[in-house]
Amino acid sequence: MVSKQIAMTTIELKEAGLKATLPRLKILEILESSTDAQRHMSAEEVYDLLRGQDDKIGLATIYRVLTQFEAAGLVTRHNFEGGHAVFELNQGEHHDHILCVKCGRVEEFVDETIEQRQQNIAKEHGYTITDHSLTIYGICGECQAGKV
Amino acid sequence: MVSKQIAMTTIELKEAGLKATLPRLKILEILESSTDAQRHMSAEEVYDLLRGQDDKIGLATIYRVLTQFEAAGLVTRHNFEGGHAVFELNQGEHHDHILCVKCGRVEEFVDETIEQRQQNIAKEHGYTITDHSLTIYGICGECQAGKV
DNA sequence: AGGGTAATGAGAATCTTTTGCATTTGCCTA
DNA sequence: TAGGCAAATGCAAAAGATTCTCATTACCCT
Ligand SMILES: [Mn+2]
Ligand SMILES: [Mn+2]
Ligand SMILES: [Zn+2]
Ligand SMILES: [Zn+2]
Repeated sequence: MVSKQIAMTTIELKEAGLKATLPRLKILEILESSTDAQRHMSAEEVYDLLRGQDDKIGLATIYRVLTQFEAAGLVTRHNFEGGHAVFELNQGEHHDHILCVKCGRVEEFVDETIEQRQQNIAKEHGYTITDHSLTIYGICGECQAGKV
Repeated sequence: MVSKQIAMTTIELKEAGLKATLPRLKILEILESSTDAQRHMSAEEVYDLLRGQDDKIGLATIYRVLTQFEAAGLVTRHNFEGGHAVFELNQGEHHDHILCVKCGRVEEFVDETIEQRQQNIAKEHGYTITDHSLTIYGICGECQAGKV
């Protein structure tokens, strides 16, 4: 089933207009196999996950590929607080984030009311929206409980 | 009236629990005298504005002071796209931003509906909100007109 | 005015991301 | 299926933003 996985990702890359190279396939697999808890990964984290494998991929390539994936619409880049960007595979619908400033947990949500209001606000100001970013920072229930 | 200005900012600093040093006074003045078009400034921009004056202030100090101002609640730091943080003096109420990806223009808005929804979302997820950041990116009316 | 302490300046260091260039690889064609 | 070429990669150097170190200076209090 690994070969099938690779076959599938190969097709995804071709469809995105990208040559199906080994580094790109591996990075895409990492993103696709990530669990909910780590859907949002920095370039360095992707690099570390791939480092163990036989042929490791250079960090520069990780950055290059992730940027290409973003341009191709395969992934989204987020500039949360903390200096480094994080990436996530685009699957399902657009969503925004709420994250815990204590433990770093990231949760996703969709709110039609907010989406709608944003459209109105842009229109009121004469803007054509190209993108938007909404992140709520707070302390999650678990971190509130464990009073460390 | 310059002396009065300085006197006022001195009080502000004292109230914020910060020693009234010359660098801090000058940086605060820069922020207070900024026009709408440049309310949101990077550390480097503040540095450049102060560079001209007789006794210029080191960039490291600008960063230190802006961070202290942030901690004291005097300014807010924004991580818009583009690699570097921008700061703005806290005056009036909380607001969010809509900015033009072509010309860099930044406009502010307040939307009670969105603020309210954010509170609800945080509650639904069991979070205590500490902060939030909403930025709409788009193309302003002027940039849409001038088809460059 | 004098002294103790916190703040500053300058440059080095750090951290993240990008770039240059020689080498390798995927892909298309004969 | 082999050959060749443009695109992609790895590595190291560079760049850009921010922080840190440490010697020197400036506030503030008495
Ligand atoms: Mn997400
Ligand atoms: Mn603002
Ligand atoms: Zn938490
Ligand atoms: Zn514009």
